[in-house]
Amino acid sequence: MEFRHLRYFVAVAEEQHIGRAAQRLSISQPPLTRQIHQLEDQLGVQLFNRTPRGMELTDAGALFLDEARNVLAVAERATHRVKRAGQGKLGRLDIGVFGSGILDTIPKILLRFTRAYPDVQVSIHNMDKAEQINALQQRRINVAFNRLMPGIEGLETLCVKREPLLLAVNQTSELATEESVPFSVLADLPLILFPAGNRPNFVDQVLNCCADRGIRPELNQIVGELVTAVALVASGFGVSLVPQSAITLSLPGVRYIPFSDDAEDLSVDLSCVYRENDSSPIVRAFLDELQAYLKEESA
Amino acid sequence: MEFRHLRYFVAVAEEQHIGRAAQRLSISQPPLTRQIHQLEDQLGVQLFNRTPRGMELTDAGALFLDEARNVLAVAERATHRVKRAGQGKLGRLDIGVFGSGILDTIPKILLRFTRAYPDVQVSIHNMDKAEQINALQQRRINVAFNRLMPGIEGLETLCVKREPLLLAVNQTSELATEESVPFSVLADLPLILFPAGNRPNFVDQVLNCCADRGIRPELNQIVGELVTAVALVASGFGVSLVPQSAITLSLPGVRYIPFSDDAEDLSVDLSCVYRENDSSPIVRAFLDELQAYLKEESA
DNA sequence: CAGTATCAATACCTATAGGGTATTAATAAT
DNA sequence: ATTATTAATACCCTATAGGTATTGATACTG
Repeated sequence: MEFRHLRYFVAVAEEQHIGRAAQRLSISQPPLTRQIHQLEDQLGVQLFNRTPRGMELTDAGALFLDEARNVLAVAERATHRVKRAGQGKLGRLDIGVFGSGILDTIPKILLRFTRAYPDVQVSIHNMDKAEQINALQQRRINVAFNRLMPGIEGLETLCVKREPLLLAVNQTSELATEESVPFSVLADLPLILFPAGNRPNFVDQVLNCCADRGIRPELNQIVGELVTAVALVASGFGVSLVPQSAITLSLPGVRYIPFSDDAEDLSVDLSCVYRENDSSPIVRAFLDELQAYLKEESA
Repeated sequence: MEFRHLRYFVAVAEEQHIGRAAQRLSISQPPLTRQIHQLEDQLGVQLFNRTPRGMELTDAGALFLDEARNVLAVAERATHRVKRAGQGKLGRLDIGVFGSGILDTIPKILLRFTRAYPDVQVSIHNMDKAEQINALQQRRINVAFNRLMPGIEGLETLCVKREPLLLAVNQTSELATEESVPFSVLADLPLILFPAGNRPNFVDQVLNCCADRGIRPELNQIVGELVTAVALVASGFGVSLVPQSAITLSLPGVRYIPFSDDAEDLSVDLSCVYRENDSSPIVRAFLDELQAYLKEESA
């Protein structure tokens, strides 16, 4: 049995007339007669009573009409869904994120994507950089966002944002009223950095910036992530360096001060990482939306 | 798209290998390759990633695998159900009944049928003889049971039972202790008959029996149906004539006495009526069961 | 690194069967 | 009795599913 038989059967059942059904199906009457007979033979069931005025469903035929319509509807649904899936409009997208990226840029991108592709189920997974790379390679996630992504074989990296570093100080600090400060102030301040875990990371970037300028900062402690560092600043344990987007994180007693230095290395990137040659329509759609977002941002 | 494409797709998806899938489908590899391409082209979606080790489902393909399996299962169900319907094993049977027939024989027949065909939904409709005939002709019911069915064009009648008439008397009657009585006793007794409604019916049969024997009974009243008549007998209003199967209706104070006459006309039939040339598998199955029941009964 | 094995894809052929035209058989309406 | 209308049949043609042989591409192997 093929779909053809079902389509033909439904047409004949609805028209109660082979000639009209054939017309509707844009074929001639004899082959339709033959196909209906074929269907009846294959099922071993008489679906129609032939009357001199046309075709009349038997009880079994009436039951099969329901079933046939159902099969066709289910098939229709299947093709519709797979087509949408092929356009990236249906399915799921697993995204690995970590730390401060989620403060500003990622929500904007995700909002844009979920609006454009409402039927794609987006799942956010918190994991550190090493886990992200692993999960990407093992295909557990489709894309990841992180800072300072190294170039990795098989993975593509797209810089999503580059933002200046700010100095986070307690409002009781004598620096708190400054509009901007030189980077060199770090020489005299207890410094709180992040994240903990695999090096090199943001900690090393900051230390390199210091070393490049001949500054030996007083590294007070390294904490798990940005939020913890800012919380410690709020508690008066020292100062920290944070990406600009951290200003959305307004803890009481914390002020964010830009550096007066105009140096490229006093900034940090946020990158989107994905498998190169990933042909998944959803990933492609996501990257397209991402590009469009970047274009709008830069405008 | 045809079922073939779905079957082939599922095979390839499961084997992840066109060669093996082709083997499983008992066709050769090239046509299978072509059919899969055809499917992808028609859907406009890439279902597989071709690797040098075989075929690997894309995300859209994985979604379509679920859908395709579903379509095939629904189709399977459809063919299974229509086959069973064609054997009379699935569907519904509407039966018109009236009055005393339901007391004994009909329940036995129905019990037998519903056991043999558990998935046929049997629906009992209470209606009088005229309605039964109408409903049969209009195909609202498939079969009907009634007594004294006239021969009607387009309807077939099968006698299911022939049972003697009994005299129903109140236990206070002087006849109540008799083993049997002659029909002529009716001449001296107030008679309650049934049913009301279209004549001729059972009332006329009884009156004819009387007339044939020169008896002029005292016709007390005609009530709607057998149960009412017996209830009036129980209440002392008179006697009634009932088919033997009425003895299952044991109202307090009522005794059923056979007639000593050995006359054919002192009995009443119960017939099953159905449309002649009704090719419905369910009706055929029902009539087959009915015949089998009659054979067993007569044995 | 060359050679081989293992895939899917391609080219080409064959045969099945779906679809077309013409006609027939059967039945109802006139 | 005649005509109209229906599904069924006979026969043909062609579109296409399926087969054989081969190629192209990629990973494994000595």
